[in-house]
Amino acid sequence: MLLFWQHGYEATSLNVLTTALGVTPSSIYSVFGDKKRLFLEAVSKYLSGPVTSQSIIDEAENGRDAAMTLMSTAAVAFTGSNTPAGCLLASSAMSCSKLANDVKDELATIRRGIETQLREKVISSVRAGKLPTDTDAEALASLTMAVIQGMSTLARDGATRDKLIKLADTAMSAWPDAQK
Amino acid sequence: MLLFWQHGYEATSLNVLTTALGVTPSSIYSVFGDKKRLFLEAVSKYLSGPVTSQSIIDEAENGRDAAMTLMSTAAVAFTGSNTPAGCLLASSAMSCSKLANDVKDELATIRRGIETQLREKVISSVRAGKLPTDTDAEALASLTMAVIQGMSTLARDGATRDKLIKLADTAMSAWPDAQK
DNA sequence: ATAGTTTCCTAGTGATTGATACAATAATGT
DNA sequence: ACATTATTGTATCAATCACTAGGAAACTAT
Repeated sequence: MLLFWQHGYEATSLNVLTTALGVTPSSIYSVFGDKKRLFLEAVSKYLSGPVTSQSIIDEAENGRDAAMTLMSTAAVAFTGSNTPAGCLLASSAMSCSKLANDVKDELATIRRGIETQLREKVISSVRAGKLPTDTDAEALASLTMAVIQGMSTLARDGATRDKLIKLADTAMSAWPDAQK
Repeated sequence: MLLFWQHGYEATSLNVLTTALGVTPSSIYSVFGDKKRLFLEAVSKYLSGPVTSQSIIDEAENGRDAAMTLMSTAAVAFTGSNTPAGCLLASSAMSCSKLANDVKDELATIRRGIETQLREKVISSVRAGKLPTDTDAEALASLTMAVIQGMSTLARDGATRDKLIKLADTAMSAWPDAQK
């Protein structure tokens, strides 16, 4: 997972993987079938921590808080000292050859799914009177996703955790105040 | 340039390039030396349009307007019907093997340079009294860059031009009003 | 027109890619 | 203890990678 995180899906060769894992190709292929499924397993591992975007959105008081927690969590996760900079989802298959197009699409689906969850959270918050009725759920959800994806690039370019946190705070000023 | 834009630096093989250009490898190597310099030439081409981030920032009335024009220009450029979705700078070398690390770093330097230009523009606007004195130039410049980079990902994931424009408009509400 | 230079294609370089066949080894069930 | 299953290592596959040597062709200069 760390190797894919750092170098991306296609640029992480089986030679690198086998030497890092201390196993031979046959072991990998007997267990995972092919490189593609190994990568998708790594993505699952990446997404299955104790705190997921799903859990953040579900447990947030409203859509605004969800966006805030998503961004500040990302700021920390993208600048960990024991992990590569940035986001695996955002960096490991941004561009690829035709052979890996389905892998790229799979990650895109995951990203769109998170955005949809956040947008729905905002919409339900508006319905519940926790956010103003003129709140643009679509625009705010996509802005939040764009900021998070962009934070990954900035982290890869060397941005510090503090810088990303301030960035996230500033992005929050695009949101209306929560009510109730 | 279009091939690198779509598939990225490493995933665009010489075979693809030669077929598309209708030339043989020797022609490319006699003119450009190696694949790396061909790519960097494509990046130069990409950055050398009539409208550049540099010109946008220079000609803007203040840092706020610069950010607004940068984002709306990006929204249009990332969703062109005759070009791949997203941004070449943001997608062509996000992750790569060790062999291409210098190429990745070169793009990172370009990105950081744009952010620096915008930040300096904001600072000078504050000094000139065109923006409030408590304007956080660093945070707003990095937010703008993050939004633009994120817009590239969203565009690659299928976001429409209209969606990106609304996203950019929403991001602008993080800025203070311009003065004078 | 002819010599000289540049440009380009043909053909192929060694290295590396993801993936496998086969046999040896380890784990498991009875 | 023994038979079966699962896992792994050795060695290698064809395909593709970026790249290049050498000659043919085209252009230029005198």
